[in-house]
Amino acid sequence: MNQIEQNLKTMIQSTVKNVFDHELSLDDIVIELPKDKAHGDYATNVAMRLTKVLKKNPKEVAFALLNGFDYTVADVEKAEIAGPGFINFFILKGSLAQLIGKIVEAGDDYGKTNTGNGLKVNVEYVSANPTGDLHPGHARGAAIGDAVTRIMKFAGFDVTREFYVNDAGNQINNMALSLQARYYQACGIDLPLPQDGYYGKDLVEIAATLKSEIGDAKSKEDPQDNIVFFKEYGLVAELQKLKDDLKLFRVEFDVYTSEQSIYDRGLVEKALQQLMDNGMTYVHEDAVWLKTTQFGDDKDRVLVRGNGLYTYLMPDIAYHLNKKDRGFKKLVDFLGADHHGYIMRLKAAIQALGYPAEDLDVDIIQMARMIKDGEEFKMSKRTGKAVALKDLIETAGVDAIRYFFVSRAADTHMDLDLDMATKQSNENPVYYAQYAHARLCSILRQQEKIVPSNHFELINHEKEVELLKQLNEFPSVVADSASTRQPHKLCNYIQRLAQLFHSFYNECYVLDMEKPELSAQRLALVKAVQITLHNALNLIGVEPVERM
RNA sequence: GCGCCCGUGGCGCAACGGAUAGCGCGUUUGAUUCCGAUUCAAAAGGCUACAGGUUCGAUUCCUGUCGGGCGCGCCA
Repeated sequence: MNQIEQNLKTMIQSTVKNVFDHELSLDDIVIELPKDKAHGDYATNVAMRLTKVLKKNPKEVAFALLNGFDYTVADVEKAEIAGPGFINFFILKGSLAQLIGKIVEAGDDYGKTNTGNGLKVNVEYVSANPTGDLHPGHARGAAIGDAVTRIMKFAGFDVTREFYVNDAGNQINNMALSLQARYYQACGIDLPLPQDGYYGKDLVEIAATLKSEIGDAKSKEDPQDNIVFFKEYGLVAELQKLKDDLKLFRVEFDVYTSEQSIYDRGLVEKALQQLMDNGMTYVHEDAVWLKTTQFGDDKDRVLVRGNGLYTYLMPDIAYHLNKKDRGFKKLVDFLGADHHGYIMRLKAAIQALGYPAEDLDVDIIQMARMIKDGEEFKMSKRTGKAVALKDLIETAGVDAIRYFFVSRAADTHMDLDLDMATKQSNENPVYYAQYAHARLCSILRQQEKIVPSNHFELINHEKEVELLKQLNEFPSVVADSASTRQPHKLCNYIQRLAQLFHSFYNECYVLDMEKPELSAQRLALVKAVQITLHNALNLIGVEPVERM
């Protein structure tokens, strides 16, 4: 919420009180930006929304309000009634331009808000199994998770970025057996991979590295005797590879939590005990069940199997309890769409532990369908038929891939044409935005003879006003993007801002030596645009390049 | 069979319940003696899958139908 909108709301609120003796909270007053310039700079639908309570028709309400407005509390030049009962506001020329000075002064901080109010939030994303390379689905999750956490921090949330390492369970044993087989194979011994093994090239490479480190001594041992070694070596290698790939993608985490450590620290028993104390469990056919149906699940879930082993759910519950115990008020999980069936039981578990359902939000990241040679490219990490994140980065570059994923809503199903990946880099909108930034920087580099102005009364060209309005929206876009966890909204903003700038650039000459005063003021505007675009690109993890 | 997600120009995607549904790519036509043409200006292209409902007003909310994706283990 910026100052202009704030003032408008306050003015409307007091007018409604004076004219109709009706109390409205500021949140009930909606200020929107009309698409059509003829509809003014700002508009409100408050008159239409009041028809119900006041039992008057919208135009009548709007007319009464219009006569009651006190423009001294807002920067309004005039207001009009239009359409079915909208009130359109035209802002005083010049009041908007004051923004330039504020942005230049704020610099890297422009756009920061306190929307989050310091709320301690834990955001978990990616959390890929350490059994193979990251695929495009993980890349989408990584790009979105990373952008969301950056934006939330900027909007005043106290964010911790977390990665859950699934280093316990069957899939790790399969990885170990697969690595072992690859190692023996590298040493010339034909040890087959297990049925459910991992056939990806990553394990072939890790095996080769291992052989170069220790030679072929291990291959002379009975495979049954050294499987633990391969498990431990494989885990370290796979996890390091995940971290390296993610770092290459500019994605880093504050905390990596190991599933095995949840067991080792006794947190599983602690969580199970808490569930039992809350009366949320029962024993049936030798297994321990959690009453998830009490919270809307379609059937209860097993926590401890008949054979005494825990299901995957149990340590995950313990993990979530541990996050709460670490003081996080809000937990957010970004999950791949193939795990959506898991949401209900996780939310049930949180409640069974004694926390309100709202303490855990699970956001779904839809799968990205790969298209190759005009057909869907089915991928499987197990068979090794997959496109690795690293390959994607090599063909298209980090900025293009990140922007591609972040610019679309997480819940939309989308296609990524692998054949177009390179070509896509030319067409990718990220270059449009980066070019705008490079252009801005280029102008600023040539400024030596002109000092940017600190007053802006000459900034009133149509293109300039449009730019100013867009700049003015930045903090609320950040805030909205943060609280809804939808970074694509910021991409839309970036695209629009770049577009307005390019348009302005073509129509308004900035460095005009014959008009030094105008140039100085426009230069300040350019600086403000550059700052805003720079901050926005940083928030989605795309590099604001200065030259290209 | 049940559950979750999606259905918007040729393609990929936007749109706090708001005014004439936008943007990119592609297609067509223009623009550069000047700050970076990876740019700008303009045109063509739509029954927002379909049918009802809610209301001042629906792409958005509710119900149903059709189509697509995914999930329905004492696997993880």
